Amino acid sequence: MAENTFQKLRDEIESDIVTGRFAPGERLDEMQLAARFGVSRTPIREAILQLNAIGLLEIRPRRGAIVIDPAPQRIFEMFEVMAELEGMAGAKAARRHTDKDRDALLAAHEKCEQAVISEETDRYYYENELFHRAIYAASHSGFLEEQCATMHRRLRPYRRLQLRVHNRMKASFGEHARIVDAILEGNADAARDLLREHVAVQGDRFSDLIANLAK
Amino acid sequence: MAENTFQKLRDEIESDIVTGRFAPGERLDEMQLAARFGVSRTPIREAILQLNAIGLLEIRPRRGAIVIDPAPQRIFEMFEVMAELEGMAGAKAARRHTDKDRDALLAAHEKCEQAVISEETDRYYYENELFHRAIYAASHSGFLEEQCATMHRRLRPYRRLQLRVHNRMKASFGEHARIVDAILEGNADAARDLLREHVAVQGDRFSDLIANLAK
DNA sequence: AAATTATTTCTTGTATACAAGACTATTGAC
DNA sequence: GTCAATAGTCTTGTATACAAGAAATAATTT
Repeated sequence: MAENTFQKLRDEIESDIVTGRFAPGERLDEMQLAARFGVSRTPIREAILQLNAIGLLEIRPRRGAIVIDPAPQRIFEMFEVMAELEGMAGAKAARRHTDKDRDALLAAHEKCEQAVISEETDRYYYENELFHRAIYAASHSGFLEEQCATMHRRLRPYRRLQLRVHNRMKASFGEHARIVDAILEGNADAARDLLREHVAVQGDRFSDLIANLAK
Repeated sequence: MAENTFQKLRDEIESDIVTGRFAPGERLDEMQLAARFGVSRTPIREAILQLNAIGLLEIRPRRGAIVIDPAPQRIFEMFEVMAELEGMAGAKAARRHTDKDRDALLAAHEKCEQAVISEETDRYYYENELFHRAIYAASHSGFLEEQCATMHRRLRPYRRLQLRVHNRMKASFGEHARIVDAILEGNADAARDLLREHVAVQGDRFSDLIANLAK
């Protein structure tokens, strides 16, 4: 792939942030990171700068980079936008999906089911991500697909919190089933609405999220 | 504001790209830029890396950064997503706008009108941007506002192309008027639909855009 | 003893130096 | 004359060095 050092570092550090290894509000020490990865500060800085541009880090001049710690209000807003984009992807997928897309979607759906049956939350969390990706791909809009994937990554830590809630995994899977039906039937409006509801964090789900954030 | 060099450079280079001073496909020479701004290559690189993360530049390892040159298909997709986000902002603005928001929106609308009357396309182009920003602000969703502003910036060069089309300025202003009405009436659905249509590049407008791209 | 100021230390931000891959031009072979 | 291979140059990618601002600590004053 002929990747550069700073690109690898960027992905590495990003996943550390997104999986919570770097806590929100934590400061990233350039020298420490340089030592950890066995490189100089230069590529570390370049990686940090990129993550800043994406909105994962905040750079305070002369005071280092800290992991963004969004207020609950803002997390809610992010889910709102995500819901709209996912709805859009679902509607397009309903209209445009090919046979290949259908097979991929069904396969991803089935893997989610296995995780539900064996009650493996972590595995569901992972397969769920692939399920959503299958929808983005089926939308056949490269830009929309990218936007959705980026948002999905950024919201990953909070999505994980949601699955902690009792029975959320089963409820989520039930919603998936209806979404799959709508898409494969070619019912764009239904697919949009179902996905929007599936993703949005409203009512109880919002307070559940807030409660889990506190921990 | 105690800004850093690389932040100023980032904004400077970004505006050079967005206004077309750097053509799509053009390679950015680090040493040349360093000489132009009177700094070393380091902050230039850092600015370039950030613009890469935003999606304005593509970095080909060991071969430099080039200005992204999206295919018409992709530009279309970007407008589609933008239309959806703007519609969302409009719907929220209809529900949530304060008196202050109303005043700002009306003021921005009036400035657009003056540009139309005096037939100053460039000025309309500028005032139009402020008009849309007023809507984003009235949505009272900080994240949505940012997303919309970012997309707006990225699509700036193509928006400019559209205004070249005969009478587009007048048509655009007419649409603005109806959008303002819908928002101030609190009619969220109408605001969403009108804004979506206003932004989307469909039918003739798409072929007009393609035609102008060729030049 | 508390607070404020000065000094020291540590980290970031920028410049420069060096290494390595990509492009170019020249030379040689067919 | 054209194509290929090799040498040379140029540009990027990484490391190191240096400068400057912020945080921490020590010292002095009230």
